[in-house]
Amino acid sequence: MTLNVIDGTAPSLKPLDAQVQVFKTLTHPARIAILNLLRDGEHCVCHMEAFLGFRQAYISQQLAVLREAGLIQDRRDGWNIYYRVTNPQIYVVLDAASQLTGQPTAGTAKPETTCPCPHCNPKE
Amino acid sequence: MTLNVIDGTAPSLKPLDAQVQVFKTLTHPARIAILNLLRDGEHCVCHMEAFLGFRQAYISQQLAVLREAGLIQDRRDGWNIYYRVTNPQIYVVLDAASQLTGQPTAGTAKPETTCPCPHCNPKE
DNA sequence: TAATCATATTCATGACTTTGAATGTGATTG
DNA sequence: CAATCACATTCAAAGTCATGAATATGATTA
Repeated sequence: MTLNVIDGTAPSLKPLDAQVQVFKTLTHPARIAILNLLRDGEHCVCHMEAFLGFRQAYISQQLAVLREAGLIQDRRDGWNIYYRVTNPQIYVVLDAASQLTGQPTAGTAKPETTCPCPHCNPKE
Repeated sequence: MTLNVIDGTAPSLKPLDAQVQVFKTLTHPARIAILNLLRDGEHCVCHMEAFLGFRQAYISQQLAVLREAGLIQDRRDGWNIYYRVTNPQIYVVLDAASQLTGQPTAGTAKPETTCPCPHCNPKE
């Protein structure tokens, strides 16, 4: 990759990379939907599977991206792994963008599907 | 592209595409730097060339991306074309992201380079 | 320890993005 | 209209991302 700057006078753009990293992670509807789902607290993967309608492996892949970006954290509880956002400030970013686009903050139109995890079905 | 959804119960992720579009546009340090440069009002392309240190064609390409995304608008005045942000709400998005990453809002470390445009050098 | 459950990782392919180089265009001046 | 200035567009090679399919892992139970 050759350089695209004229000379050494260009300001370093490196400080912007952290922001870029965040935006890159948000560049995907499924990942935004996952974050929206986590607005009301932690959820297990099976939850997201049920509510978002994606296959397990797919959800897991997107969760990995969010996790590696540091936006979410996981906690294992027996068979299930629960995810939560690391810093709610991420919602300020998301909400600012929906404002900008004039779109509703939605995106989490939950279907009636139910999650089979024991957390949702305590001792039936 | 094959489908990644299990069935028809998945919520439509289409409403999120507008947000995704914004984030995609911000997924680039040069474009963020340009937007930061426009915080204090409109600037011509030669300005950005001088202050950011990129070649004209490169700046122009990034401006095209920002323009097509609707984030900036242009105005021609004789030889020069001046750009300005369409909606200052974009800075809420940017600032929220810098907050999240703990980075300073900076990125616009202006060098002493000067812009040759008549706007900056009125009748010398 | 074997089976099972919930979730993660790897891999390969196709789609999209980036960016330098070359070239095109519209406004202005002579 | 020819030259020039400021800027835009096109193109192609290289890189990055998306995603289905297959497989692996770690916890739990029998």
